[in-house]
Amino acid sequence: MEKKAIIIKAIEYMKDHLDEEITTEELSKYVGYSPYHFVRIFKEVTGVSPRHYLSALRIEAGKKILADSSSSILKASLSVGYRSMGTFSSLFKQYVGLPPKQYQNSIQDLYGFLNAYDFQETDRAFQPPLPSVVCHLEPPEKFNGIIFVGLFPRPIPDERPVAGTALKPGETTCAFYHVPDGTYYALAAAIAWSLNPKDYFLLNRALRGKAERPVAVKQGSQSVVRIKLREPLPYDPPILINLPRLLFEKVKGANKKKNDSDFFDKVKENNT
DNA sequence: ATCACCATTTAATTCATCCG
DNA sequence: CGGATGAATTAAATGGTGAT
Repeated sequence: MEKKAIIIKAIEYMKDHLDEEITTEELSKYVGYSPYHFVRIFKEVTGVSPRHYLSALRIEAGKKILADSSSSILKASLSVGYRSMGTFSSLFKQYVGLPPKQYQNSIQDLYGFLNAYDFQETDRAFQPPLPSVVCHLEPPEKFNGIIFVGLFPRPIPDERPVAGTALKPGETTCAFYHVPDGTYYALAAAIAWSLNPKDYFLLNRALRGKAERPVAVKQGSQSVVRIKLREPLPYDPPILINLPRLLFEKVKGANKKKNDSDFFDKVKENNT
């Protein structure tokens, strides 16, 4: 428990000095350990390295700026602590799933899509062929909202999942069918039903869920995982992935016969 | 068990460059 | 011009090892 307090202290420092240059050596000195040991216990508690966590915080801050202002990418990059736009841009793409400008441009459209999304039709209709992974969600008693679930390569959702979906309020089970071989972490984020568009993109208040153990997928294997949702903890890394977009892409895939037109091409046209 | 140090591997950062 | 990417530098994570 003491260990966690140390890490939280370091994370607080990061948050307070986001726009400055922060080295991990500096951080380790701040909490009184050697860099070597500091990095170890940091990863033990948060699941990622300090640098990775710091980048996540910066990208999160950048997302916020881009979501509620029409700031240029350069200005956003500088104000979250990077000295060049390139770093921000490439990390943003890696973490969120699309480059910063595209993200900024697509927020309104994705929000519209999400509101129009018909949960009834999409997931329930067909009989499943050989499921690869089945997830049982356990939200808190009186939770009412939308739950995103995905299979991620890392223990935190900082890059695109190999599979993902969303559950309408009330549903607690989902399945993924064509999952490529590999070992994944089943992670979930739950957002209380809201009318504010930004709540779907800035997820610092979202409930979190993680399956106890990673799930190994091999040819034709079947697994069942249980994910319990809980309030965010102070050392939880931020959730950066663009969840509504993943849902959109899933739907696009399901309707590929008729709807060939690409959503993001439309977005592009609307903004040029 | 907890921590520090070294050598090596791996990831982040910059700057230059390309694209639209 | 603003924004996105790639190659070369530089910082940091990791595994092994040994001290307290």
